Formats: sequence, C-alpha cells, structure tokens
Amino acid sequence: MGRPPLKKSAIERSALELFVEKGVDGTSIRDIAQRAGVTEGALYRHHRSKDDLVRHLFLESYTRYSEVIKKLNAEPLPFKTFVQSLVKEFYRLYDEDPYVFQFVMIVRHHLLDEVRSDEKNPIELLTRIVGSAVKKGELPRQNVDLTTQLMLGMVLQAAVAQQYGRLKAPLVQHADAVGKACVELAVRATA
Amino acid sequence: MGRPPLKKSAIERSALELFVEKGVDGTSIRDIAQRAGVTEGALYRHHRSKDDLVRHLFLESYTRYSEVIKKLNAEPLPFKTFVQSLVKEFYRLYDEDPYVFQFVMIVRHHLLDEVRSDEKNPIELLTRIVGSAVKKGELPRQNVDLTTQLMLGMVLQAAVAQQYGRLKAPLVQHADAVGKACVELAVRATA
Amino acid sequence: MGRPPLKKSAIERSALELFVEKGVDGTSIRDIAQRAGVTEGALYRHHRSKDDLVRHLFLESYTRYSEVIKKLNAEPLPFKTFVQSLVKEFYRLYDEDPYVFQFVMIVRHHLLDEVRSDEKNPIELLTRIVGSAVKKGELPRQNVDLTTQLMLGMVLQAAVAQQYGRLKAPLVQHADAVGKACVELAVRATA
Amino acid sequence: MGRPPLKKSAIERSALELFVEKGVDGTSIRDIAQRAGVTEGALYRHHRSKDDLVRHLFLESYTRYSEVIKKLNAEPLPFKTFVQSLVKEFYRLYDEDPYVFQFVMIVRHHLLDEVRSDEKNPIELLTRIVGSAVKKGELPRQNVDLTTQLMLGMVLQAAVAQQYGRLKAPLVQHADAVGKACVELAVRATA
DNA sequence: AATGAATGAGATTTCATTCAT
DNA sequence: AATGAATGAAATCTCATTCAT
Repeated sequence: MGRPPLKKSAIERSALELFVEKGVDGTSIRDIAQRAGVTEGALYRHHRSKDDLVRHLFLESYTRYSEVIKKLNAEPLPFKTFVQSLVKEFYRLYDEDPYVFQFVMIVRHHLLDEVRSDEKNPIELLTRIVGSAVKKGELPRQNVDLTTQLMLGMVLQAAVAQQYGRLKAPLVQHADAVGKACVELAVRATA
Repeated sequence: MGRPPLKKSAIERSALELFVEKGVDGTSIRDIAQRAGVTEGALYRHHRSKDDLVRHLFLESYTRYSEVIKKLNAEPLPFKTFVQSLVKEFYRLYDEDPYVFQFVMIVRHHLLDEVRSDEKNPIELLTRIVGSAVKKGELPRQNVDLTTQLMLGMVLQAAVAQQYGRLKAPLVQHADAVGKACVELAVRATA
Repeated sequence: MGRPPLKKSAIERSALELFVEKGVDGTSIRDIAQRAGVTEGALYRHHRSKDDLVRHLFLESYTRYSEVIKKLNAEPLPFKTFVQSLVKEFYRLYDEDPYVFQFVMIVRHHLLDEVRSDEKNPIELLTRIVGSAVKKGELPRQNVDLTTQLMLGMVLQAAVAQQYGRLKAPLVQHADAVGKACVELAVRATA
Repeated sequence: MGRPPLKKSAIERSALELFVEKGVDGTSIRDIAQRAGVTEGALYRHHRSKDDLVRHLFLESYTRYSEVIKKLNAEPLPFKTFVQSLVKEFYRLYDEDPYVFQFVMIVRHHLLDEVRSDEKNPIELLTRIVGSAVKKGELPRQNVDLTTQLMLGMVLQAAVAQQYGRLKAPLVQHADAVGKACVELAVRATA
C-alpha cells in the first residue's frame, strides 16, 4: 500500500561493495547512501544502525557459503567426492559474486563470535567430516584439526590470491587442482 | 631471526595491540593514549599522525617477516630444506609475538600497495623460488602461482586457526607437519 | 463539569499520554503512531503538524479546566462557597483523567502566551474574584496577588503530589481539606 | 599543565540558562556552545553527553536547595522558627539565582527518580519534620502528608508566580507572609 | 483514508589534530 | 617532553514531513 521499498537492495548492495573496497569503518553512511542514490536517512528505514546492516549482510553472506557444506553433508558421499564437490561449489559461488566472499573474510574477526557458538558452524562441521572419514578408515590417523585447517587455508587462499590479481579468474578452473591437493593432503597425512 | 625488541615504547605497543583488537579505524588516538598511560598530545611527539604511526608499525612488522625469506633465500638450499626452515622460522616469530603477525594481516589491505611495487616483496620472492625449483628439476612442471598460493594458504591458516583457538599454541610444534604438507604439495603437483 | 469525551481518537489519546510521559519534544510522531496502532502518515490526516496537534490538545484540555472557573463565576456565590466548589470540581476533573491536568502543566510554559493575552484567563479571573471579595468586605485587606498564588499553589501541589505517589488517589477526598485551607488563608491574611 | 578549563563554567552556565528558557529537549548542543562561545565538541571534554550534563546540573542545583533543609534540621528549632527560616533561606537562594530553581522545577519529572530513593531527600525530610512536630504536641493531629504538600505548594508557587511576572521580585520580601501562612496552615489543620 | 519509503534538515557525538601552558 | 582543553570537520542517527501507491 505504501511505496514499495525500491531502494532497499541498492542500499545493501552498495554497502556490501563499499565495505569490501574500503573496509567497514572506512565506509560512511554517506558513502553508502551516495552510491545507492538515496539520502542518508533512507538507510534507517531498513536497518536500525550501521552495525545492524553489517550484521545482516554478514549473516546473509555467511549463510550462503555455509549452506553449501550443510547440503553436501546431507548426502552420504565418499570423502574424496565430498571434498571435490565442495571446492567446486565454493568456487562457483565465489565467481558468481566475489564481493560476498570478500565481505565475509573482512568482518569475520568482529562477528564470528555470533556464529561460533553454533554447534553446526561450517568449520565445526568440516572438522567432524574429516574426523569421521578417519574413523571409517577412509583416511589414516592424523591430527584432524590441523588437516582441516590446512585444507581450508588452501581453499581460501586461492580466493584471496584472485582478489590480489595473483590468480586468474574464474576460480572454478582451479577447483580440480585445489580439490586434489586437499584430498592428497588428507590421504598422506600421518599422526 | 632477530630478537624481539625488548622495549617498544608504550605508545607503539598499545597501538599495535589495539589495532589488532579493534581494527585501525576502530581505534582512536584516545584509546591508544589511555592504554599507554599518556595523554593524546603525547603521541604527536613521536609520530606526525595516526597514519604515520600505522605505517611505521606496518613496515617494522612486515620487515620482520619478509627478512626471514630474504635471509633464507641468500643461502643456496634445496627446496625441501628451504620450505621447512621457512615455516619453522615463521612460526617461531609468530609464537614470539602473535600481535605482530595479526597486525600485518589486518592492514595489508590498505598498505600493501606501498610494498607490492617492491620487486622483492615476499610473495614475489616465494613464487620465484618455487619457479626456479621447477626449472632446476627439483619439482615437476606445474602451475607455480597456484602452488605458491596454496602453500602460503596452509602456512597462514594455521596462524589464523591459533588465533581463533582451533589450534593449540605454540605454533612451532606444527611446523614440521605444515612444512611437510607444503613440500608434498609441490612435489606431487602436476601441470 | 462536562462529561469526559467518551472516545477520543486513538491518535490524540496516545499523543496526550506520551506527551505527559516523555515530554512533547521527547515524543516523536513515530512514537505516537506506534502507540495508536497506525502509521506515521495517518497523523497528518487529522492534524496539519505536530505543533497543531499539541495546540489542539492544549486548548481542549485548558478549556476543560478554565470553564469550571467561568461557570462558577457566573453565579453570585459567597467567597467561601466559591472556593470550596472550585476545588471540588477541579479535583473531580483531575480524578477523571489525570493526564489532561498533567499535560496542561507540562506545556503551559510554551503555549501560555497564546492564552495569557486572554483577559479572562483563569489566573486573572481568580485574582479578580479574590480582589472583589476584599472590596465587598468578605475578606480583610491583603496582597491579593500573593493570596491568589498561594491558594493556587496548594491546589496544584496536591495534584503534583498525587502524581508522585505522595498523596493517595482519588484527590476528591482531599477537596474539603484543601478548600478549607484556602479559605482560612484568605480570611486570616493581613495587608 | 595543560590549558586551564576556561570554558567549563561558561558551558554549564549557558546550558542552565537555555534549559530554563527553551526546555532541555528544546535546547541543542549547538545552542549551548554558541552561547558559551565555544565549539560543540568542547562540551564533551567536560561531560560525557547532553544527558550527563543535565544530570550534573540537576544534582548540583538540587543539592543547593536540599542542603538548606538539612542544615536547618541539624539545629533543634521550634516548628514555627524552622518554617520561617526555611522560607527565608529558600527565597534568598531563589533571588540569588532564579535559574537554578527554575531548572530544578523543569527537570524534576525526568530525574527525580534518581533522588527519590534517597531516604533523606528533602520532601521526605520535610514530612518527617512536620510529623515530629505533631508528635511533640507543637501541632495538632492532622494529615501530615497533606499539610506538608500544601506548605510546599505555597512556597513553590510564589516562585513560579515571580517567574511569570505575577509577583514582584525579590521574593525575600514575601518570605514572612508565606512563612506565616505555612505556620497557620499547620497550626489550624485538623485530622 | 491509510501506508510506509524516502527526504532534508538538524541533532548528538566522535575524533585527529593543534596549541597555550 | 608532556598536558589536556579546544577546534573543526565529519560521522552516526533522528525526525517532522511529503508523496507515490
């Protein structure tokens, strides 16, 4: 009945981009409003505060990535297939919209607490998946936490490198290589 | 390998810690002065501006890490030895003062430009080292950029994980495992 | 003596209450709309502006009280009867809807100008009534302004005290005592 | 060692006056700064927020008046003397600086809570003093709360009337008349 | 009649920096 | 060297009001 919220998505998109480009604290409400083509007050119709906006964008973005893991975990896949599919899906998402990934990387320091308590947060889940592959005998005995983190490091770093121009886009073309590296790491690791 | 500076000025130390804890933009001159136990004006005796202070701390910290690579690169080591020594030295530094590493991670977005142009910046150097190991036949033909980034990802992620409480300190105890993973990655990679 | 308006519009009632609870400037259009269960725009169907709404409520409330005096003044009553009836009517009104009284107390600072010019404003009227009682010999010679104000002070303070929980409601039960105090004050005062 | 706080009192005085003239919510930080001849930020060196400033001024002002009662209560005076001295002291303070009194009247609605819990708040004290005069037989049995409030009403209303130009300043010249009225009220009241 | 998104002006507050002491 | 009051600019947020729907 009232006006439709024409500018809501413009505001959120502008914010996401600016947060990535200049950092959260480095981006002012005015910056966001200008890029979105609205006045500063408009933002507050949709979000209680700048902080609120950041939180909203974070949860939205974070969820997008964490659901990939949850979905893949729902089907019973061999470890190798699981890892390779995961990397591919992950990089597909990245190529689709690198800003979303970059935004999560940038704010996780300050907001990860809100998610960490979640028993099913993606890192926890990933660790458990590696752990159960060890129990099933798919992988040798090893430091599960360390292996998980190292795999994660490889997957994330490729994205960071793309950002800095050190790897060519699209990232999906590296998915097989990275996936293979992850699997080999896990298969050859020793306790 | 240098010893840690036994006594940084209280101002610089407070700044470093706060920048890590709350971000650079999230930290005010007042915050720094308070933690250092001085007043706001005092900071300007030692640094022209906040920006100046950040730059100073960054260069100091960055140098500490990049020199490890330069030094190791000065001696002609086999690839495997090089990588393992590098990881060990790196983690020794990290354990000595995690704030320094975290600070570099945090501000590189904003300040890396000043360093990137440097032909001898550590990533460039690392990439060249992997590249020449391939040329010498120490490593099989492969995507050198990708391999370098994946190794880097593993090394850095372990530090991030420690920060988040997912890996137990000191990091040095993981140096051998991480070093081995890096070497195997490079050795087994294919073009 | 008029009956209370059985059904004020939700907007006006909400506004009245909020103005009393948080002050006029401390109450936003949004606050009013929320409590009334409508949206912000709706208010402007009924009142040109917030200022308009305040003025409307003030005049309505103020009139309610000032008419008591005018009516009583219309009949030729002995001073004592006049005062006692006045207090009783006044407190009856107060008990009926304390918000209305409190609202008048709160906004008189800002709006009294509009009324003060009125030659027949209640304070003026009251002062004249005391004055003519002196002229008629019903009361001894005295500082008429002072006496009027002291009587007024007693009557109003009982209401304030009720508000702060220092006198029990309903106020009407104190009307005789307060009325008697006013009369005695006037009767015993000296020039 | 730093600059002396030259502007602190100017800020507080300007605030006090403006709060009385235009209300607390009706006065902006800019208003205060302008009248004090400083920039807006200067206020925040001395007070954490506008709210803080209001609270500070209130406590300071409130204390000024409540100490009159406390001091007089310290000496064992007959009721009549006590009341007359109190009114005189009170009006002396008022004449000295009417703004202080008016400010307290204006903000008490919003801040009185902070003081009400105080067992020794002036209204409580006053009530107890009347009560003990009754116990001692100095006054007849009566509704102590009501009498106290009516006396208070007279004393305060004279000040309000001065503000509105209905009583001539200085108020001290009315002290005896008001004091006498208070005493007579208490002496003649009945249960 | 009503909605609620959006505006535009202004409010409070923060903060890097300067400067008298 | 150091202090901390004060500045000036900018940041976040509020809010009465308008207007397309």
